[in-house]
Amino acid sequence: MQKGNTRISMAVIRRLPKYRRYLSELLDKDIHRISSKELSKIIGFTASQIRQDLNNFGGFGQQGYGYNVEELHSAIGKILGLDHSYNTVIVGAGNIGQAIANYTNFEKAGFKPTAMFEINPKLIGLKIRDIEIMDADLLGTYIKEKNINIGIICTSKEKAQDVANVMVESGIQGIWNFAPTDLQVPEHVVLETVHLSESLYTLSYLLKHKREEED
Amino acid sequence: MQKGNTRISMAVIRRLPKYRRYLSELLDKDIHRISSKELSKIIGFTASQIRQDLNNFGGFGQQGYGYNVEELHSAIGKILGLDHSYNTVIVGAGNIGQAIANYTNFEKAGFKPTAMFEINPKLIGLKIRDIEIMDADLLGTYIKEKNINIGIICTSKEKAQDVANVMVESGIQGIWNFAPTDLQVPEHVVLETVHLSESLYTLSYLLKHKREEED
DNA sequence: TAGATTGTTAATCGATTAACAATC
DNA sequence: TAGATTGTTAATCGATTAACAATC
Repeated sequence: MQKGNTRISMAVIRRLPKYRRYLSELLDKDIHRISSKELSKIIGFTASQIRQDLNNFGGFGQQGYGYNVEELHSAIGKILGLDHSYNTVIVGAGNIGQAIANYTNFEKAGFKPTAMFEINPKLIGLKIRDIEIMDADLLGTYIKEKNINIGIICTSKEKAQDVANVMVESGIQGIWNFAPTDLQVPEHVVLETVHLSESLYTLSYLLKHKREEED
Repeated sequence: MQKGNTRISMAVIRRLPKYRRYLSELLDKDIHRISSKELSKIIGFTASQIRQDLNNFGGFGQQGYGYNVEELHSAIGKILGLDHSYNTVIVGAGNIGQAIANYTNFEKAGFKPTAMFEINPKLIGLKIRDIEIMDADLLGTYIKEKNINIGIICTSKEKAQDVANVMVESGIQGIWNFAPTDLQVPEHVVLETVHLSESLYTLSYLLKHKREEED
């Protein structure tokens, strides 16, 4: 799909899910054809940027016509790797861990939590939906045996690096980290961290500097 | 604090919380002085970028010496608006809403959830920690009466815009949105959206394209 | 065919990095 | 003072936008 051996910039990659989401909405509205100009109006990127972005991955459009919504939606899904499913584990059955486990949208998108892991004995053995909470000591073995692709870290920042190490040693391919810390992982392991407090502090900054910005 | 009337770029603003976090860690380790070069090693930005970033807000360093960690930490806290507290409400007492309500770190940083709002009658009247779950119909009145600064939206994407509208009409200053949709708010209201699925899909992309990237 | 719109190259803009004089 | 390191200007790099020939 990707053209030649050009490196795609992270800026482009992070826009792809947004394209896909808006294309989904168009499909819901039974709109099957869209030009970069029209898409620009609803998504807020320039038409030029949209065409540049998409052309990193191939020529999905047709001159004089625009883009076929279904086709583009499915192509972006494939590019993002949403055309097949992944096995995941959630480590930490606290607030965020439970929220992720309960959030069925991720499962619908192909990210299936197969088990949760905890150190708190009161939680071990319980289930969240059909997902069992297991003893954290079993994490490594489980990842190896069940062919887990993605590890989701929902522990405190103090425990997160240890958990990541176990995951890496057990052959995990990617880590989705919610602990408020920057983890160290080898180059072959993909890491994506959600820094909730950084997001909140950014909001706080903008709140404080709003008036100045309006000057 | 901010120099003249230069506009600070979002790229810089989004790095500020990370500076603050690493400076906190240094304080925990009783390190009271740091040069941009040393900070560069632990935080992963270039020393040049660190000096550029900080100089947007003033000259916090001293030639030949470096930066005083306490001073810089507190200065960045002030810049981010973390030197005073905010009243918040959480709308939606589902998975994410409950997780946010239970996550005491935000409260410690000055973002105090004063109430939650729900449409599900089974949840109305319950408490999460000391935070009462109230009828969503009372949201607007509550925001006005209690001087709420920040509204946290944890509803479905279908309800999110309506909730945002009520918040805006009631004089909210900022919205922290967890619903997977892009909200429309007037210019004077600050909006920060956490797109969890976009983060997950980015991870998925990187997973899929890992091997190619290693070529 | 004429009109529309892409794909792609070139121009611009902005952010990052390098360099170095100022100065502690 | 000499050494270290900032603050800041200049150079580079990368991303976005504009322009337009290609073509459906």
